[in-house]
Amino acid sequence: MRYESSGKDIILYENDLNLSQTLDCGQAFRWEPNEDGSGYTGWYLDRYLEITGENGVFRLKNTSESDFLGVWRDYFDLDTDYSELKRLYSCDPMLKRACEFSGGMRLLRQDGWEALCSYVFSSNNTIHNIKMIIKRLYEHYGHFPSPAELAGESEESLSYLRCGFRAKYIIDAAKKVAEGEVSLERLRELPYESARAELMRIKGVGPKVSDCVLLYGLCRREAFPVDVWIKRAMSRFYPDGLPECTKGTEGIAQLYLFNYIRRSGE
DNA sequence: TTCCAGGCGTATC
DNA sequence: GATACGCATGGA
Repeated sequence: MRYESSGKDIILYENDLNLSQTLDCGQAFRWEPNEDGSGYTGWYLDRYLEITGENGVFRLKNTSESDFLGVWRDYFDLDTDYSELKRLYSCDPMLKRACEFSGGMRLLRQDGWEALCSYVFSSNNTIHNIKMIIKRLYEHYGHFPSPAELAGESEESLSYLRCGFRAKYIIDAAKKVAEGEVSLERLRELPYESARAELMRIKGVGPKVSDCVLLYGLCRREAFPVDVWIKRAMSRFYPDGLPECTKGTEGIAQLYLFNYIRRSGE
């Protein structure tokens, strides 16, 4: 990882990063493209960021070195060598094509609670609508609400979210996390199957949502969310399962595959 | 108007 | 354990 300070900004040099591929691929829901197309603005927890750039050079505006090293370095997973991962994946022809198609994707290290909320809202929903619900949620509070704040809500008091049948699910999630019945931090350490079972005790959290929370919110790269797109791709390209070169990072392979089959038209 | 969206809970077999 | 169906809301 190479960077330098430039006035109030941080300049980041990173060849394996494309902003739209990473921030606008359906793994995060709080980023919007700038009007001039130069980059994105968005939030991680209570941190606001404007980031611009392309072709290996990026500018994080109004960012101190300590925020960069303490927050964004981790969020953008800058200590992982994606070139090495893509080299590994290139042993498989389909994955090789997917990596060449969107080689600037990275797995964001998001917050567990925010990921849980986001993916509870994702069930039978569109990415656009998920973003609108999340936006109404944090604008209502002025920040992203904690589990305790949401645990005090009712289906009626959440009607402004217009999230439909998912309101009762989000309240159940908030209660179980706030009361410690589900400890998100503990899920980072538990065996994968146990962590998954723990999450599925929450109403509205099934196999797909729990895998998304584990992967996008809790850095469990072995989690492999299977949605309708991935299901089609698996039966078509991998009837006998994923190739050996993805072992331990199945979730990152899923990012490349998901984007490729959605966007490439293959 | 009708159909579907990064699923899940429930009923039924 | 498999399969069918309903579900709130918004956009195409």
